[in-house]
Amino acid sequence: MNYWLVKSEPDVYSWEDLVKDKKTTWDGVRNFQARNNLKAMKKGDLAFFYYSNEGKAIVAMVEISKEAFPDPKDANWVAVEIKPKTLLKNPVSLATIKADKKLATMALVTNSRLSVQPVKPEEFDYILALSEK
DNA sequence: GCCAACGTTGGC
DNA sequence: GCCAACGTTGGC
Repeated sequence: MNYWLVKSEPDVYSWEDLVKDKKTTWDGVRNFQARNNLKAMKKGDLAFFYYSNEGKAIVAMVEISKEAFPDPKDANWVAVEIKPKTLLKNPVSLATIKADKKLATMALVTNSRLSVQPVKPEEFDYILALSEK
């Protein structure tokens, strides 16, 4: 089981949209590092759903429901399918993550532009605990 | 193969 | 809305 983090701008595609759609194709990733991460995803893996620009916080958890397949819009790239898992009790903001020494090594902090990134199991658990507060 | 120019992302 | 950081492209 691996853990991930995917970014979305809430005006473009929000958690509410995902809940409404039941599942969605996570495509449009045009970055090699992010593509490699998509390819490494396994069915059943969990990922945080992060709002960039507006919100700047981890708001929910999603599940990978289909492993990497060619991006329907461009076969040189790949997409996965995700479905909603749970909405966090409280969002965990970027400011909180940056301020926490345990999370300072997350790609979200060190490589803020990467749109699909791995999360360590201990980071995943720790953030979940933070969201319960 | 280097690097300048350009485009895009995302925090502020 | 601005701009810094990063990734990609293309000329040499």
